[in-house]
Parts: sequence; C-alpha cells; structure tokens
Amino acid sequence: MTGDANLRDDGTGGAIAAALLDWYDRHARDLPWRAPPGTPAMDPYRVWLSEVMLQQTTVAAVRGYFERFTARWPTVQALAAADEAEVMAAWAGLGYYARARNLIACARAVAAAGGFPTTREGLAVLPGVGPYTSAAIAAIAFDRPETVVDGNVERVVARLFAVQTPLPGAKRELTALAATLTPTHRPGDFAQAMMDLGATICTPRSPACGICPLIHACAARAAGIAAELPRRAPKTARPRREGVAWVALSPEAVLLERRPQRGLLGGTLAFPSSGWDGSDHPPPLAADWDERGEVRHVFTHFELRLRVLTAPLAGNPARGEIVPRDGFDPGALTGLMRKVWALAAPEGGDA
DNA sequence: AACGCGTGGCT
DNA sequence: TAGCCAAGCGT
Repeated sequence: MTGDANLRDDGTGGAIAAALLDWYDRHARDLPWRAPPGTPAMDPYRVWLSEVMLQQTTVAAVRGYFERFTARWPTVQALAAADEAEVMAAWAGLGYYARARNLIACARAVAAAGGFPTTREGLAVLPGVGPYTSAAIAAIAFDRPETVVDGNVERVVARLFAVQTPLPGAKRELTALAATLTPTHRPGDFAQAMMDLGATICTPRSPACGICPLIHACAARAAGIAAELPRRAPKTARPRREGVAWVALSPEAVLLERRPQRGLLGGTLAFPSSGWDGSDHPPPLAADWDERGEVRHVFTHFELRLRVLTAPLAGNPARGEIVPRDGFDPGALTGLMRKVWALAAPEGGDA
C-alpha cells in the first residue's frame, strides 16, 4: 500500500516518486475511468477514450460524455462499428471536434489490428494519439515506465526545480526533468498522481503548499515563488469576428447543414451561416428575415458575435438539408449552434 | 515552429 | 466583465 517498493536508487527522483505514490494511495480522486491505486493495468479502451476526451478539457466536462460513450459503445469494436454521424452527435458540446473524427478513425484502425498497440511508439502512430496520450496509455494501461507530461506535470516540475524558462519554450527541459522522476514501479499511478497533485494542490493561482506531500523537495516553495511558476510567454490579443446565422423553420422542419470535414467546427451539424469563418454566403433562402438577436461565443483564437435571423422554411433552399422537427435533437449541435437555436426557437430552445 | 482548433468554470 | 486555464494534436 505504501510507495516503498522498487524505488529507483538514484536519490531525489526515487524519494519524490515514493512520497507522491504514498499520497496518491490515500488521496486519489474517484473518477469513472480510473481503477483504484495499485491496480496494475486498466482496460486500454477506457484509458484511451478518457485520455482523448480529457485533452484540453476539464474532468467535470468529460464525466458525462465518458459514461454515455461507454454505455453505448462498451468496446473499441463497438465504437469502430458505429455510425459516424451518431458519434459526432454524441460528442457534440465537448469541443475540439477533430478529436471525434480521429476517435472514429482510431477505433477502426485498432479494431482492424485486433487490439491496441502496447508500446508508446506503437500507440503514437494512431490518429489523435500524440506524445501525451501515447505515454499515458502505455503507462496506465500497459504498466510501461513512460513519462507523461501534460499541463499539470509541467507546472509541478517547473516548481519542484524552480525552472524560470517560460512556456512553451521550456517544454523540452521540463520533460527531461519529469523523466528523472518517473519510477519503473507503478508508472501509471505515478502519472495520475502527478496530474491529481497539479489539479488539486499544486494549482495555477494559489497552490496549497501547506498540505503538499512534496513541499520538502520543492525549490520554488523554498524560494517563495511557487505561485509565479511556470512562467509563460505573453499571449496575443483575441480578435473579434462578426457574422450571420440563418435559421429557417416551419412547424414540421428545420434547415441544417453538415459543415466541411476540415477546419472550424469541422464535420459538425450547423445552421447555415456566413462572414465569421472565412466563408461568404448569401442567405440560403430568399425570404423576409426576422432579426432575433446576437449570440456571443469565445473560441480559442477569436471572439464571435453572430446575428441570428429567422424566416419561414418554404420553397427550395440554395444550401442545407431539410430536417424534420421530430428528427432534430438540439443536443446534437455544438455549443455555438445551441446558442443560436436558443434565440431562434419558438419555445425557448426545445425541439 | 507557430498556429488553428471549443467550451465552461473560476477569479 | 474579461482573462485565464484545462489529462494536446495535426499541420
């Protein structure tokens, strides 16, 4: 139960791993995709699915999606056989939709190969599986001593070693330092412990150093600069874009379209729109459009103000697809398009 | 090597 | 309110 077994005998690294694993045994968060501390290997499908969902996404946001996905598609074979539009609809609202497209491609490649690769190098070839995710699956699902470096680990390591180099340039340096800490025993628990520590104690703004299991090893704490690390290069301002969304509807149907596979909101279901994403379209329908208000939405690299117009759905639209109202689920829309629907819908948002 | 890519919670 | 940040990847 304690972290005293098979420690590396190279001094600091082993002692830090031991202290962290001991803390993890007592304080590991209870998460739907996680086995109890000490469990040697976890189902690679669940590890992969959760890790892809967690890319740049909070635990709170992922929980429900993970439960729904695993209930509906319990195995990678089931997911590989799923209809693409159904997977996109199930992913809708979670963001970064290239992940959903890569998820399908990855599931099909894995199912065709008869299972997941068991090494970091083999995993890193899969679509949507990069340096972080390949190391995480190798460590957590296959008990390999790989070093997992996400935003939490970068912060914890920058503080432990008082690294002053600003991110993202410090990435290589921090990865090398993190590797000196990785134990050969329980590498998956160690990786998850580092991320739990970063998420709950070694937090960005005001770290709870008073209850940190690594306080005696932390150079930044000793220097009184823990909250200032990691340093980051200044960010560029976020520009504002403007556009229009057209919602054509009748009592029986709504006009929707599938966005191009690549690019912004690629492959998702949307109302026809223009002027904000590089496109320049006329309205999909010649009509007397009614102004319903403005939606505000913040993307990673720009802020959007989208005017929402409605009109009766009649005649032959120049683009889009006429979808029956009883076959239209607003839950299958992205966050942005849900806001558009909330303004346009006759009864405050439900289909 | 930068940049494009969503969304929501917290301060 | 406006900014910051989150279990990153692909190009």
